Order: sequence, then structure tokens, then C-alpha cells
Amino acid sequence: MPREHNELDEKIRERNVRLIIKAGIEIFSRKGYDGTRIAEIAEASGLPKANVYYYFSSKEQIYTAIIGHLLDGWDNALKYITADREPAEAFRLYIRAKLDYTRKNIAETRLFASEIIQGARFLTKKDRQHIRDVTDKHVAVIEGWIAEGKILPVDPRHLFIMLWASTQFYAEFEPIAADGLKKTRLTVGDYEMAAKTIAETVLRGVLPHE
Amino acid sequence: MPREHNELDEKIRERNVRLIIKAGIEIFSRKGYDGTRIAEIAEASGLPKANVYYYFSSKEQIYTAIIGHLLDGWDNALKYITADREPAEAFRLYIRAKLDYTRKNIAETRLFASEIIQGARFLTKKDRQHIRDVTDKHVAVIEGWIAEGKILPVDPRHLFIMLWASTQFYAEFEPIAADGLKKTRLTVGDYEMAAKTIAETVLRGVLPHE
DNA sequence: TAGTAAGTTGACACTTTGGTCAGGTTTTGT
DNA sequence: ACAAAACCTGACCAAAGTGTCAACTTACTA
Repeated sequence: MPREHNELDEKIRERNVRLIIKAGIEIFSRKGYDGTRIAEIAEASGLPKANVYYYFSSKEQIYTAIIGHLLDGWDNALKYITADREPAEAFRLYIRAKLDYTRKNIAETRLFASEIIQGARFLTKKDRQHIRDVTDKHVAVIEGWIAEGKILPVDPRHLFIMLWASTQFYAEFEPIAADGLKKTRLTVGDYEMAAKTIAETVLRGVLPHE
Repeated sequence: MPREHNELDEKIRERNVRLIIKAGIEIFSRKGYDGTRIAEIAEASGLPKANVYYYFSSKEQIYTAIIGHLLDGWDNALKYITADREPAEAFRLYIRAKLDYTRKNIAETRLFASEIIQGARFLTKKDRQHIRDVTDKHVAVIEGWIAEGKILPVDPRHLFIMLWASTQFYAEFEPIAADGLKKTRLTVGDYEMAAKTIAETVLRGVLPHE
């Protein structure tokens, strides 16, 4: 008789899938899609290769599962720009949240960067549409602020890209960022200083007021 | 008798090496080091694989040749921050030059990003030292401006990272940048708008003066 | 124009890779 | 205890990968 879906089944499956995904994130982020070998993922996850194939039917399936998992984790960090906050507060919260997310999810952040650099081959139309939708919503908020005179007129989409780029950089280019800061590794303090500098610069600029 | 080094030898060798490097930049930038197959480079350069091995003895040798070639091309875009310019002018020139360089050398820019994300395995100590030295020089200039009161106190290293990140983004993440701007491809105009927005934001910020 | 170096290449050797499979063991509901 | 489902895995395969080589052509020098 077919067995029912039950607790322990889920536990074994969940545990192994989690191990594979975790190892996959690490290795795909370092080697890219084409550069990653399933045997490496198997080794890193502590499972034999054939067992990896028991849970995932192909390399692509592991990869797309990770991409999906990654995009899910993002909406959280991006929710701070809402019309009911004051711009200064909203920007500060956004910058801090995004840096916090990238710091705690360095491999995922790199994996996403890797995927884009390699031509966004596995981002679905739906994924991209979702990213566009979120951007549009934030752009609308910024346009509202400009209309109310709460911030100076500025292209909201380029402004957004600027924030995105600045916050991603520390995770993606950690060795370069560390070199630039004359450190060997980045600490939480470095991320805090980054948040402060980005927020200050974007809010008031570097030129003294005349 | 051994033949002298002459014009035509150089021409054949130079031409083929150039074709291989060019194809290599394109493919390494898209697939990363591990993901790139020599046969692909051979095909893209129009040479048979064995001929590629006639000029380069290994995949690694092609890759490191490209990295070296790439770093050479950089110092140009980075020379605009000098103490004898006014900060506003210097930042504007730097941002414009860097964006211009990345727009015209998209594949190289991506290749560098790819190399860093993949752990900077082929950047030599010398390469990294050079990057550090250039950064230090610019940091010193910015610190000078702060001391003179020409710009507000700000962490010069994080400010630098911000500029670096913002200008790199359009080349590295072209599909995402295009999505964010509601375009299908980025045009020269988009790069100009980016330069304007980045410069304005960094110089005067987005908040109105009280 | 003969001789030598440079350039070219199809075919080959060897290794690694993604993916399969047959047959095993463990877990679980009844 | 038993059967059925879920799980596990060593061994295997075809395809694709890197790098080699001997034999060939082309280019140049004296």
C-alpha cells in the first residue's frame, strides 16, 4: 500500500535537499553554472553523486531551485521604501537592510551576480517581471517624493541602480572592497560604516552647502 | 640559420594572438574560468583548437594574459582625481570616464567581475598591490579636500567604493540595469543619464537644503 | 632556389563530466 | 512481521573536455 506523506519522510528529504542546495549555492556562486561539477556539489554536501541525482534530475534543476529560493529571500530587504515614510528615514532603512542581507547571504548575492554576468540564462520571464514590478513600485514612491518637494529632482531609476550597486558591491567584490579598505576581511563594522557613508552621501552629497 | 624577428612574423603572430585574446575575453567573461572550454575560444576566434595551443600552452596562460591586458587598460580612466582640480570637476570627470570605459569595454569589465566573484584566483599579488596603490593615491587626494574644507567629511574609501560600484554596474548587470530602466538595451544616452545622476547625487545629495 | 623557421591542423590519447541503473538497505503503516 | 514506499549507491556509459603530435604548408633569408 502506498505510504502516506508523513513527518519523517519530509525530514530526510528536507535535510538532504537542504544540504544539496547549501552546497550548490556555495559552489555555483564561485564557479558559475558551466564551471560547476555535480561531483563537487555531492562532495560538499556529503552525499554520493547518485544520491544527489535521486533528489534532483539534473544540474539545471538544482540551479533553478537555488535561483527561486534566492529571489524569495529578497523582497524582505526591499520593503522599506514606502510613501508613508520620510525619504531620509526610508533610504537609511533600505540601505541598512540591503547591506545586512548581502552580508548574511554573501554566497547567494554572488550567485545572483554570477547568473546575471553569465547572461541571465536561467532567470525566467516571471522572475524578471517580478524584479521590474518591485522596481516600478519604488520608483513611483520616489517620484511622489519629488512631486511633493521632499527630495530634489533626480532620475529615480538611476538613483535606484546606484543604491543597488553600492550595497551589492561589498559581498560580490569582497576581496577588492577589503583591499580598498586596507583590511584582510570585512567586519560588521565595515558594513556599518558603508551604510553610514552611502546614506550620508546620497542624502546630502559631499559638497558643502553654499 | 635562425631567422630574425621581422615585420611579417609579428603580423601573423600578433593577429592570431589578438583574435584568441578577443574571443577569450568574450567567452571567459560569460562563462568564467572553469566554465570556459578552449574549443569554444578556438571556434570564436576562427582558429582550429590545435592552433590556439600553438600560441598558448594552456587555458590558464590565455586567461592570465587577458587579466594583464585588462589591468593595463584601467589606469587611464582613473587619473581624473588629482589634487589640482576642484572636487566637483574631478568627480564629474572620473564618473564620466569610468562609465565611458565600461561602456566601451563591457566584456572586459564583466571578466574582471567574474574573476573577483570566483575568488580572485588569478590576480597576482602585484596586481592587487597596484590596485591598492591607485586607491591610496586617490584617497589621499580626497582627504586633502576634506582638510581644506572643499568637501564634507566622509569616509573616502567607502565613497570610492560607491563610485566604483555605481559605474561598474551598468556593464556587469546590463540586463538588470536595462530592466530597471524599462529598456531592452542600454544606449549611450542611458550612460550619459547615469553619469549625470551619479554625479549630482554624490555632489549635492537628494535632500533639499534647509 | 634551397634551406630553415614559423605556422597549421586532423587525428589521437587520456581524463573528466553529466547522467543512468540495477540492486541493495532502511523506514513506515498496518 | 510483512509489504510497500522511500532511500541509497557502486559501477557504468556516452559525450565532452584538455592537451599532444607528427606531418604538412607557408613565409622568409641568403
